[in-house]
Amino acid sequence: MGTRILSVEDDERIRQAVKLALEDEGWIVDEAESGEVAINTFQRHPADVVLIDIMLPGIDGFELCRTIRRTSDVPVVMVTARNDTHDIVAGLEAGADDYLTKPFAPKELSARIRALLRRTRPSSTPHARISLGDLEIVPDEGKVSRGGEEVHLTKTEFRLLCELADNPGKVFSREDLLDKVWGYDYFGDGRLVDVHIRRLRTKVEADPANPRHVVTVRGLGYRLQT
Amino acid sequence: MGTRILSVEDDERIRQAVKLALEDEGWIVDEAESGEVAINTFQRHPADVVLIDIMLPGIDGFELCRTIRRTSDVPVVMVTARNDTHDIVAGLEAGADDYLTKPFAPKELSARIRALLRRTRPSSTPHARISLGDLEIVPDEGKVSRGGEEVHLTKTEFRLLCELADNPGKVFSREDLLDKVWGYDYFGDGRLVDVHIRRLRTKVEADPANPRHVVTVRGLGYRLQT
DNA sequence: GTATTGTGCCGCAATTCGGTCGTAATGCGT
DNA sequence: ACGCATTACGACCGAATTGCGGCACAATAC
Repeated sequence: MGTRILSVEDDERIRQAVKLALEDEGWIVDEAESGEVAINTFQRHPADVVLIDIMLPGIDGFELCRTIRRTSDVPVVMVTARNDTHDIVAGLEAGADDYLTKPFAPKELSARIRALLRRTRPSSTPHARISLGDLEIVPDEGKVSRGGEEVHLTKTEFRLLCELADNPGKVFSREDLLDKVWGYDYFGDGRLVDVHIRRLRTKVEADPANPRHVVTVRGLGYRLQT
Repeated sequence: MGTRILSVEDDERIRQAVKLALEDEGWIVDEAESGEVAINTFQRHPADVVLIDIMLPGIDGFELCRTIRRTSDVPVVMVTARNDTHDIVAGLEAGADDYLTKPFAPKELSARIRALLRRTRPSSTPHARISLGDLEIVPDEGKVSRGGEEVHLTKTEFRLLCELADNPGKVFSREDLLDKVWGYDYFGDGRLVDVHIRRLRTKVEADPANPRHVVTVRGLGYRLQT
Protein backbone atom coordinates (compact mmCIF):
# COMPACT_ATOMS: atom_id res chain seq x y z
CA MET A 1 0.00 0.00 0.00
CA GLY A 2 1.01 3.58 -0.26
CA THR A 3 2.59 3.09 -3.64
CA ARG A 4 4.58 6.16 -4.54
CA ILE A 5 5.35 7.23 -8.08
CA LEU A 6 7.74 9.92 -9.21
CA SER A 7 6.77 11.60 -12.45
CA VAL A 8 9.50 13.57 -14.19
CA GLU A 9 8.06 15.70 -16.94
CA ASP A 10 8.65 19.30 -17.98
CA ASP A 11 5.38 19.85 -19.82
CA GLU A 12 2.94 21.25 -17.30
CA ARG A 13 -0.23 19.92 -18.91
CA ILE A 14 1.04 16.39 -19.38
CA ARG A 15 2.27 16.38 -15.81
CA GLN A 16 -1.20 17.29 -14.64
CA ALA A 17 -2.84 14.61 -16.76
CA VAL A 18 -0.39 12.00 -15.52
CA LYS A 19 -0.93 13.01 -11.93
CA LEU A 20 -4.68 12.69 -12.25
CA ALA A 21 -4.49 9.32 -13.96
CA LEU A 22 -2.13 7.90 -11.37
CA GLU A 23 -3.91 9.29 -8.37
CA ASP A 24 -7.03 7.73 -9.78
CA GLU A 25 -5.33 4.41 -9.13
CA GLY A 26 -4.82 5.34 -5.53
CA TRP A 27 -1.13 5.99 -5.87
CA ILE A 28 0.79 8.86 -4.34
CA VAL A 29 2.36 11.02 -7.03
CA ASP A 30 5.50 13.11 -6.66
CA GLU A 31 6.31 15.48 -9.47
CA ALA A 32 9.51 16.95 -10.81
CA GLU A 33 9.92 19.26 -13.79
CA SER A 34 13.61 18.59 -14.27
CA GLY A 35 16.21 15.93 -13.67
CA GLU A 36 17.86 17.93 -10.91
CA VAL A 37 14.64 18.30 -8.98
CA ALA A 38 13.85 14.64 -9.61
CA ILE A 39 17.09 13.47 -8.03
CA ASN A 40 16.48 15.64 -5.03
CA THR A 41 12.90 14.46 -4.64
CA PHE A 42 13.83 10.85 -5.11
CA GLN A 43 16.40 11.04 -2.36
CA ARG A 44 13.90 12.49 0.06
CA HIS A 45 11.02 10.24 -0.98
CA PRO A 46 12.13 7.04 -2.67
CA ALA A 47 9.40 6.07 -5.12
CA ASP A 48 8.25 2.60 -6.10
CA VAL A 49 8.22 3.52 -9.77
CA VAL A 50 9.84 6.41 -11.63
CA LEU A 51 8.38 7.82 -14.83
CA ILE A 52 10.89 9.76 -16.91
CA ASP A 53 10.35 11.84 -20.00
CA ILE A 54 13.41 11.64 -22.21
CA MET A 55 13.26 15.25 -23.37
CA LEU A 56 14.10 17.27 -20.32
CA PRO A 57 15.74 20.62 -19.81
CA GLY A 58 19.17 20.21 -18.24
CA ILE A 59 20.23 16.61 -17.80
CA ASP A 60 18.16 14.43 -20.08
CA GLY A 61 16.12 11.36 -19.27
CA PHE A 62 18.85 8.86 -20.04
CA GLU A 63 21.29 10.58 -17.77
CA LEU A 64 18.69 10.83 -15.04
CA CYS A 65 17.92 7.16 -15.38
CA ARG A 66 21.58 6.22 -15.09
CA THR A 67 21.95 8.47 -12.06
CA ILE A 68 19.04 6.83 -10.32
CA ARG A 69 20.35 3.42 -11.26
CA ARG A 70 23.57 4.10 -9.44
CA THR A 71 21.80 4.11 -6.13
CA SER A 72 18.57 2.21 -6.68
CA ASP A 73 17.02 -0.53 -8.77
CA VAL A 74 13.58 1.04 -8.67
CA PRO A 75 11.55 0.24 -11.82
CA VAL A 76 11.86 3.02 -14.37
CA VAL A 77 9.50 3.80 -17.24
CA MET A 78 10.85 6.01 -20.01
CA VAL A 79 8.55 8.23 -22.00
CA THR A 80 9.60 9.06 -25.54
CA ALA A 81 7.88 11.52 -27.86
CA ARG A 82 8.47 9.61 -31.03
CA ASN A 83 8.45 5.95 -31.74
CA ASP A 84 12.20 5.93 -32.22
CA THR A 85 13.94 2.61 -31.88
CA HIS A 86 17.14 4.36 -31.02
CA ASP A 87 15.58 6.13 -28.05
CA ILE A 88 14.03 2.95 -26.83
CA VAL A 89 17.27 1.02 -27.02
CA ALA A 90 19.14 3.85 -25.36
CA GLY A 91 16.52 3.94 -22.62
CA LEU A 92 16.74 0.26 -21.93
CA GLU A 93 20.52 0.47 -21.92
CA ALA A 94 20.34 3.31 -19.43
CA GLY A 95 18.51 0.88 -17.17
CA ALA A 96 14.85 1.51 -17.91
CA ASP A 97 12.40 -1.34 -17.39
CA ASP A 98 9.74 -0.23 -19.80
CA TYR A 99 8.96 2.59 -22.19
CA LEU A 100 5.94 4.47 -23.42
CA THR A 101 5.42 6.41 -26.62
CA LYS A 102 3.60 9.72 -26.61
CA PRO A 103 0.79 10.20 -26.94
CA PHE A 104 -0.32 7.51 -24.53
CA ALA A 105 -3.69 6.77 -23.01
CA PRO A 106 -3.91 7.24 -19.24
CA LYS A 107 -5.21 3.69 -19.08
CA GLU A 108 -2.13 2.40 -20.78
CA LEU A 109 0.08 4.32 -18.43
CA SER A 110 -1.49 2.91 -15.31
CA ALA A 111 -1.67 -0.56 -16.78
CA ARG A 112 2.06 -0.52 -17.51
CA ILE A 113 2.90 0.68 -14.07
CA ARG A 114 0.64 -1.86 -12.49
CA ALA A 115 2.28 -4.61 -14.49
CA LEU A 116 5.68 -3.32 -13.47
CA LEU A 117 4.72 -3.28 -9.83
CA ARG A 118 3.39 -6.77 -10.14
CA ARG A 119 6.55 -8.00 -11.73
CA THR A 120 8.93 -6.40 -9.30
CA ARG A 121 7.14 -6.41 -6.01
CA PRO A 122 5.83 -9.90 -5.36
CA SER A 123 9.34 -11.09 -4.57
CA SER A 124 8.59 -9.96 -1.04
CA THR A 125 6.27 -12.81 -0.18
CA PRO A 126 5.05 -12.14 3.33
CA HIS A 127 3.78 -15.49 4.53
CA ALA A 128 3.22 -18.53 2.44
CA ARG A 129 1.13 -20.15 5.09
CA ILE A 130 -0.09 -19.15 8.50
CA SER A 131 -1.49 -21.53 11.05
CA LEU A 132 -3.04 -20.74 14.40
CA GLY A 133 -4.33 -23.69 16.32
CA ASP A 134 -6.79 -25.48 14.09
CA LEU A 135 -6.85 -22.56 11.68
CA GLU A 136 -4.74 -22.52 8.56
CA ILE A 137 -4.47 -19.61 6.16
CA VAL A 138 -2.88 -19.73 2.74
CA PRO A 139 -2.86 -16.19 1.36
CA ASP A 140 -1.60 -17.21 -2.07
CA GLU A 141 -4.36 -19.65 -2.64
CA GLY A 142 -7.06 -17.61 -0.98
CA LYS A 143 -7.80 -20.56 1.21
CA VAL A 144 -8.69 -20.91 4.85
CA SER A 145 -9.36 -24.15 6.64
CA ARG A 146 -10.44 -25.04 10.13
CA GLY A 147 -9.38 -28.45 11.32
CA GLY A 148 -8.58 -29.54 7.80
CA GLU A 149 -12.04 -28.53 6.61
CA GLU A 150 -11.87 -25.75 4.07
CA VAL A 151 -14.11 -22.77 4.76
CA HIS A 152 -15.18 -20.25 2.18
CA LEU A 153 -14.52 -16.60 2.93
CA THR A 154 -15.43 -13.60 0.85
CA LYS A 155 -12.77 -11.20 -0.35
CA THR A 156 -13.30 -8.75 2.48
CA GLU A 157 -13.48 -11.40 5.15
CA PHE A 158 -10.30 -12.90 3.83
CA ARG A 159 -8.45 -9.61 3.78
CA LEU A 160 -9.66 -8.88 7.28
CA LEU A 161 -8.45 -12.23 8.54
CA CYS A 162 -5.10 -11.83 6.82
CA GLU A 163 -4.66 -8.44 8.36
CA LEU A 164 -5.31 -9.79 11.81
CA ALA A 165 -3.15 -12.81 11.14
CA ASP A 166 -0.32 -10.57 10.06
CA ASN A 167 0.30 -9.77 13.72
CA PRO A 168 -1.32 -12.50 15.73
CA GLY A 169 -2.11 -11.34 19.22
CA LYS A 170 -1.84 -7.68 18.37
CA VAL A 171 -4.94 -5.63 18.98
CA PHE A 172 -6.21 -3.80 15.92
CA SER A 173 -8.47 -0.83 16.39
CA ARG A 174 -11.37 -0.32 14.05
CA GLU A 175 -9.49 2.53 12.44
CA ASP A 176 -6.49 0.30 11.86
CA LEU A 177 -8.62 -2.24 10.13
CA LEU A 178 -10.63 0.28 8.16
CA ASP A 179 -7.39 1.75 6.89
CA LYS A 180 -5.77 -1.49 5.96
CA VAL A 181 -8.67 -3.51 4.69
CA TRP A 182 -10.93 -0.82 3.28
CA GLY A 183 -8.29 1.71 2.29
CA TYR A 184 -7.19 5.09 3.41
CA ASP A 185 -10.06 6.89 1.79
CA TYR A 186 -12.95 5.23 3.45
CA PHE A 187 -15.35 7.34 5.47
CA GLY A 188 -18.06 5.26 7.01
CA ASP A 189 -19.37 3.78 10.12
CA GLY A 190 -16.82 2.02 12.30
CA ARG A 191 -19.48 -0.56 12.90
CA LEU A 192 -18.74 -1.89 9.47
CA VAL A 193 -15.82 -3.69 11.03
CA ASP A 194 -18.07 -5.28 13.63
CA VAL A 195 -20.33 -6.66 10.98
CA HIS A 196 -17.52 -8.28 9.09
CA ILE A 197 -15.95 -9.60 12.25
CA ARG A 198 -19.23 -11.26 13.01
CA ARG A 199 -19.50 -12.73 9.53
CA LEU A 200 -15.95 -13.94 9.84
CA ARG A 201 -16.72 -15.60 13.14
CA THR A 202 -19.67 -17.53 11.83
CA LYS A 203 -17.31 -19.13 9.38
CA VAL A 204 -14.08 -19.42 11.29
CA GLU A 205 -15.23 -20.14 14.80
CA ALA A 206 -16.59 -23.46 15.95
CA ASP A 207 -18.87 -21.58 18.33
CA PRO A 208 -19.33 -18.04 17.00
CA ALA A 209 -20.84 -16.93 20.31
CA ASN A 210 -17.66 -17.87 22.16
CA PRO A 211 -14.93 -16.90 19.77
CA ARG A 212 -11.60 -18.58 20.39
CA HIS A 213 -9.72 -17.07 17.49
CA VAL A 214 -11.19 -13.71 16.63
CA VAL A 215 -11.36 -12.10 20.03
CA THR A 216 -12.81 -8.72 20.85
CA VAL A 217 -10.90 -6.46 23.20
CA ARG A 218 -13.51 -4.18 24.58
CA GLY A 219 -12.82 -0.53 23.99
CA LEU A 220 -9.80 -1.23 21.81
CA GLY A 221 -10.71 -3.46 18.94
CA TYR A 222 -10.06 -7.02 17.87
CA ARG A 223 -7.20 -9.43 17.82
CA LEU A 224 -6.40 -12.92 16.69
CA GLN A 225 -5.81 -15.40 19.48
CA THR A 226 -2.48 -17.10 19.16
CA MET B 1 3.81 -31.86 -13.20
CA GLY B 2 4.09 -35.61 -13.19
CA THR B 3 5.27 -35.56 -9.62
CA ARG B 4 6.48 -39.00 -8.68
CA ILE B 5 6.55 -40.24 -5.13
CA LEU B 6 8.18 -43.37 -3.82
CA SER B 7 6.47 -44.86 -0.80
CA VAL B 8 8.51 -47.35 1.20
CA GLU B 9 6.31 -49.15 3.66
CA ASP B 10 6.00 -52.78 4.67
CA ASP B 11 2.46 -52.68 5.99
CA GLU B 12 0.21 -53.54 3.10
CA ARG B 13 -2.83 -51.57 4.35
CA ILE B 14 -0.96 -48.40 5.12
CA ARG B 15 0.71 -48.60 1.76
CA GLN B 16 -2.70 -48.79 0.12
CA ALA B 17 -4.02 -45.83 2.08
CA VAL B 18 -0.97 -43.74 1.29
CA LYS B 19 -1.18 -44.62 -2.37
CA LEU B 20 -4.81 -43.56 -2.55
CA ALA B 21 -4.20 -40.31 -0.73
CA LEU B 22 -1.27 -39.35 -2.89
CA GLU B 23 -2.89 -40.34 -6.15
CA ASP B 24 -5.80 -38.21 -5.11
CA GLU B 25 -3.39 -35.29 -5.36
CA GLY B 26 -2.59 -36.25 -8.91
CA TRP B 27 0.83 -37.65 -8.10
CA ILE B 28 2.31 -40.83 -9.45
CA VAL B 29 3.03 -43.30 -6.69
CA ASP B 30 5.71 -45.98 -6.74
CA GLU B 31 5.67 -48.52 -3.96
CA ALA B 32 8.27 -50.62 -2.27
CA GLU B 33 7.78 -53.00 0.63
CA SER B 34 11.43 -53.11 1.62
CA GLY B 35 14.58 -51.02 1.47
CA GLU B 36 16.16 -53.29 -1.10
CA VAL B 37 13.21 -52.98 -3.46
CA ALA B 38 13.10 -49.24 -2.82
CA ILE B 39 16.70 -48.73 -3.90
CA ASN B 40 16.07 -50.72 -7.02
CA THR B 41 12.89 -48.83 -7.85
CA PHE B 42 14.42 -45.46 -7.15
CA GLN B 43 17.24 -46.16 -9.56
CA ARG B 44 14.84 -47.06 -12.32
CA HIS B 45 12.35 -44.25 -11.61
CA PRO B 46 13.85 -41.34 -9.67
CA ALA B 47 11.09 -39.89 -7.56
CA ASP B 48 10.52 -36.28 -6.56
CA VAL B 49 9.85 -37.22 -2.97
CA VAL B 50 10.59 -40.39 -1.03
CA LEU B 51 8.47 -41.49 1.88
CA ILE B 52 10.22 -43.93 4.21
CA ASP B 53 8.88 -45.89 7.13
CA ILE B 54 11.59 -46.33 9.73
CA MET B 55 10.54 -49.83 10.70
CA LEU B 56 11.38 -51.94 7.72
CA PRO B 57 12.36 -55.57 7.29
CA GLY B 58 15.98 -55.90 6.20
CA ILE B 59 17.79 -52.59 6.04
CA ASP B 60 15.95 -50.03 8.10
CA GLY B 61 14.68 -46.58 7.18
CA PHE B 62 17.74 -44.70 8.38
CA GLU B 63 20.06 -46.89 6.39
CA LEU B 64 17.84 -46.57 3.35
CA CYS B 65 17.79 -42.81 3.71
CA ARG B 66 21.57 -42.62 3.90
CA THR B 67 21.88 -44.89 0.89
CA ILE B 68 19.59 -42.70 -1.18
CA ARG B 69 21.42 -39.61 0.04
CA ARG B 70 24.67 -40.93 -1.39
CA THR B 71 23.38 -40.54 -4.92
CA SER B 72 20.55 -38.00 -4.71
CA ASP B 73 19.30 -35.04 -2.77
CA VAL B 74 15.67 -35.88 -3.32
CA PRO B 75 13.47 -34.71 -0.42
CA VAL B 76 12.87 -37.50 2.07
CA VAL B 77 10.04 -37.78 4.56
CA MET B 78 10.53 -40.22 7.41
CA VAL B 79 7.58 -41.98 9.00
CA THR B 80 7.88 -43.14 12.56
CA ALA B 81 5.37 -45.16 14.51
CA ARG B 82 6.17 -43.57 17.83
CA ASN B 83 6.68 -39.96 18.69
CA ASP B 84 10.26 -40.56 19.68
CA THR B 85 12.66 -37.65 19.68
CA HIS B 86 15.53 -40.02 19.19
CA ASP B 87 14.01 -41.39 16.01
CA ILE B 88 13.39 -37.93 14.68
CA VAL B 89 16.89 -36.75 15.38
CA ALA B 90 18.34 -39.88 13.88
CA GLY B 91 16.15 -39.41 10.82
CA LEU B 92 17.25 -35.86 10.31
CA GLU B 93 20.85 -36.90 10.79
CA ALA B 94 20.38 -39.57 8.17
CA GLY B 95 19.40 -36.79 5.79
CA ALA B 96 15.61 -36.65 6.04
CA ASP B 97 13.86 -33.37 5.26
CA ASP B 98 10.72 -33.92 7.27
CA TYR B 99 9.08 -36.53 9.43
CA LEU B 100 5.62 -37.76 10.24
CA THR B 101 4.29 -39.64 13.22
CA LYS B 102 1.85 -42.51 12.83
CA PRO B 103 -1.01 -42.41 12.75
CA PHE B 104 -1.24 -39.49 10.35
CA ALA B 105 -4.15 -38.08 8.41
CA PRO B 106 -3.84 -38.49 4.65
CA LYS B 107 -4.43 -34.75 4.39
CA GLU B 108 -1.47 -34.05 6.58
CA LEU B 109 0.67 -36.34 4.53
CA SER B 110 -0.15 -34.63 1.28
CA ALA B 111 0.17 -31.22 2.86
CA ARG B 112 3.69 -32.01 4.05
CA ILE B 113 4.69 -33.35 0.70
CA ARG B 114 3.24 -30.37 -1.06
CA ALA B 115 5.17 -28.08 1.24
CA LEU B 116 8.31 -30.04 0.59
CA LEU B 117 7.78 -29.82 -3.16
CA ARG B 118 7.20 -26.12 -2.91
CA ARG B 119 10.40 -25.66 -0.99
CA THR B 120 12.55 -27.73 -3.28
CA ARG B 121 10.97 -27.49 -6.68
CA PRO B 122 11.05 -23.79 -7.60
CA SER B 123 14.71 -24.01 -8.47
CA SER B 124 14.07 -26.68 -11.02
CA THR B 125 12.94 -26.24 -14.60
CA PRO B 126 9.41 -25.61 -15.78
CA HIS B 127 7.36 -28.74 -15.53
CA ALA B 128 7.58 -31.01 -18.49
CA ARG B 129 4.28 -32.54 -17.65
CA ILE B 130 1.49 -31.59 -15.36
CA SER B 131 -1.28 -33.81 -14.17
CA LEU B 132 -4.20 -32.94 -11.97
CA GLY B 133 -6.69 -35.68 -11.39
CA ASP B 134 -7.91 -36.79 -14.80
CA LEU B 135 -6.23 -33.84 -16.51
CA GLU B 136 -2.83 -34.10 -18.07
CA ILE B 137 -0.94 -31.21 -19.60
CA VAL B 138 2.22 -31.46 -21.66
CA PRO B 139 3.37 -27.89 -22.24
CA ASP B 140 6.21 -28.83 -24.56
CA GLU B 141 3.95 -30.69 -26.93
CA GLY B 142 1.01 -28.36 -26.54
CA LYS B 143 -1.21 -31.24 -25.63
CA VAL B 144 -3.92 -31.65 -23.06
CA SER B 145 -5.94 -34.72 -22.31
CA ARG B 146 -8.78 -35.49 -19.99
CA GLY B 147 -9.10 -39.07 -18.87
CA GLY B 148 -6.73 -40.21 -21.59
CA GLU B 149 -8.85 -38.52 -24.26
CA GLU B 150 -6.93 -35.70 -25.92
CA VAL B 151 -8.75 -32.39 -26.11
CA HIS B 152 -7.97 -29.62 -28.55
CA LEU B 153 -7.29 -26.21 -27.08
CA THR B 154 -6.61 -23.00 -28.93
CA LYS B 155 -3.39 -21.14 -28.36
CA THR B 156 -4.89 -18.70 -25.91
CA GLU B 157 -6.76 -21.36 -24.00
CA PHE B 158 -3.63 -23.41 -23.75
CA ARG B 159 -1.48 -20.57 -22.51
CA LEU B 160 -4.14 -19.71 -19.99
CA LEU B 161 -4.25 -23.25 -18.72
CA CYS B 162 -0.47 -23.49 -18.53
CA GLU B 163 -0.29 -20.28 -16.61
CA LEU B 164 -2.76 -21.56 -14.07
CA ALA B 165 -1.05 -24.93 -13.97
CA ASP B 166 2.27 -23.31 -13.30
CA ASN B 167 1.19 -22.74 -9.72
CA PRO B 168 -1.63 -25.14 -9.07
CA GLY B 169 -3.78 -23.92 -6.26
CA LYS B 170 -2.57 -20.38 -6.44
CA VAL B 171 -5.18 -17.76 -7.19
CA PHE B 172 -4.46 -15.65 -10.25
CA SER B 173 -6.18 -12.31 -10.59
CA ARG B 174 -7.49 -11.27 -13.96
CA GLU B 175 -4.66 -8.79 -14.18
CA ASP B 176 -2.11 -11.48 -13.46
CA LEU B 177 -3.49 -13.55 -16.27
CA LEU B 178 -3.86 -10.68 -18.71
CA ASP B 179 -0.28 -9.79 -17.99
CA LYS B 180 1.07 -13.26 -18.46
CA VAL B 181 -1.13 -14.69 -21.17
CA TRP B 182 -1.90 -11.64 -23.29
CA GLY B 183 1.28 -9.75 -22.52
CA TYR B 184 2.01 -6.74 -20.47
CA ASP B 185 1.05 -4.45 -23.32
CA TYR B 186 -2.54 -5.48 -23.55
CA PHE B 187 -5.07 -2.99 -22.30
CA GLY B 188 -8.48 -4.45 -22.84
CA ASP B 189 -11.32 -5.53 -20.73
CA GLY B 190 -10.56 -7.82 -17.82
CA ARG B 191 -13.72 -9.63 -18.73
CA LEU B 192 -11.82 -11.18 -21.57
CA VAL B 193 -10.33 -13.56 -19.06
CA ASP B 194 -13.79 -14.70 -18.02
CA VAL B 195 -14.70 -15.50 -21.58
CA HIS B 196 -11.65 -17.64 -22.13
CA ILE B 197 -12.05 -19.34 -18.80
CA ARG B 198 -15.52 -20.29 -19.90
CA ARG B 199 -14.30 -21.60 -23.23
CA LEU B 200 -11.56 -23.49 -21.46
CA ARG B 201 -14.08 -25.07 -19.15
CA THR B 202 -16.30 -26.35 -21.93
CA LYS B 203 -13.31 -28.32 -23.13
CA VAL B 204 -11.51 -29.27 -19.96
CA GLU B 205 -14.32 -29.86 -17.53
CA ALA B 206 -16.59 -32.88 -17.57
CA ASP B 207 -19.40 -30.64 -16.35
CA PRO B 208 -18.55 -27.04 -17.26
CA ALA B 209 -21.30 -25.77 -14.99
CA ASN B 210 -19.62 -27.38 -11.97
CA PRO B 211 -15.94 -26.93 -12.65
CA ARG B 212 -13.67 -29.21 -10.69
CA HIS B 213 -10.41 -28.03 -12.14
CA VAL B 214 -10.70 -24.42 -13.20
CA VAL B 215 -12.24 -22.88 -10.13
CA THR B 216 -13.31 -19.29 -9.69
CA VAL B 217 -12.50 -17.51 -6.46
CA ARG B 218 -14.99 -14.71 -6.29
CA GLY B 219 -13.43 -11.30 -5.97
CA LEU B 220 -9.93 -12.64 -6.45
CA GLY B 221 -9.70 -14.54 -9.70
CA TYR B 222 -9.24 -18.12 -10.78
CA ARG B 223 -7.17 -21.05 -9.74
CA LEU B 224 -6.50 -24.61 -10.73
CA GLN B 225 -7.78 -27.08 -8.19
CA THR B 226 -5.05 -29.23 -6.80
C1' DG C 1 -12.22 -16.63 -52.89
C1' DT C 2 -14.63 -18.91 -49.51
C1' DA C 3 -15.29 -21.53 -45.34
C1' DT C 4 -13.82 -22.41 -40.87
C1' DT C 5 -11.94 -21.37 -36.71
C1' DG C 6 -10.19 -18.24 -33.21
C1' DT C 7 -10.46 -13.90 -30.75
C1' DG C 8 -12.26 -9.88 -28.52
C1' DC C 9 -16.28 -7.36 -26.99
C1' DC C 10 -21.00 -6.37 -25.46
C1' DG C 11 -25.32 -6.77 -22.96
C1' DC C 12 -28.29 -9.60 -20.10
C1' DA C 13 -29.38 -12.42 -16.10
C1' DA C 14 -28.36 -14.79 -11.86
C1' DT C 15 -26.02 -14.73 -7.95
C1' DT C 16 -23.32 -13.05 -4.30
C1' DC C 17 -21.44 -9.48 -1.56
C1' DG C 18 -20.95 -5.29 0.97
C1' DG C 19 -22.59 -1.48 3.66
C1' DT C 20 -26.33 0.50 6.56
C1' DC C 21 -29.76 0.47 9.91
C1' DG C 22 -32.73 -0.60 13.99
C1' DT C 23 -32.45 -3.08 17.86
C1' DA C 24 -30.92 -6.50 21.30
C1' DA C 25 -27.34 -8.07 24.28
C1' DT C 26 -23.27 -7.49 26.86
C1' DG C 27 -19.76 -5.41 29.63
C1' DC C 28 -18.25 -1.68 32.73
C1' DG C 29 -18.24 1.85 36.18
C1' DT C 30 -20.78 3.88 39.84
C1' DA D 1 -28.89 -2.53 40.58
C1' DC D 2 -28.74 1.05 37.19
C1' DG D 3 -27.36 3.73 33.22
C1' DC D 4 -24.14 4.32 29.67
C1' DA D 5 -21.10 2.85 26.21
C1' DT D 6 -19.79 -0.70 23.39
C1' DT D 7 -20.56 -4.71 20.75
C1' DA D 8 -23.46 -8.33 18.54
C1' DC D 9 -27.40 -9.67 15.69
C1' DG D 10 -30.75 -9.96 11.88
C1' DA D 11 -32.49 -8.03 7.86
C1' DC D 12 -32.56 -5.25 3.88
C1' DC D 13 -31.24 -3.40 -0.69
C1' DG D 14 -28.14 -1.58 -3.97
C1' DA D 15 -23.81 -2.71 -6.14
C1' DA D 16 -20.40 -5.67 -7.74
C1' DT D 17 -19.07 -9.97 -9.80
C1' DT D 18 -19.47 -13.56 -12.89
C1' DG D 19 -21.50 -16.86 -16.23
C1' DC D 20 -23.63 -16.99 -20.71
C1' DG D 21 -25.09 -16.33 -25.48
C1' DG D 22 -24.30 -13.85 -29.32
C1' DC D 23 -22.02 -10.77 -32.67
C1' DA D 24 -18.25 -8.78 -35.55
C1' DC D 25 -13.82 -9.05 -37.09
C1' DA D 26 -9.27 -11.35 -37.91
C1' DA D 27 -6.56 -15.23 -38.90
C1' DT D 28 -6.11 -19.46 -40.96
C1' DA D 29 -7.32 -23.39 -43.70
C1' DC D 30 -9.42 -25.19 -47.76
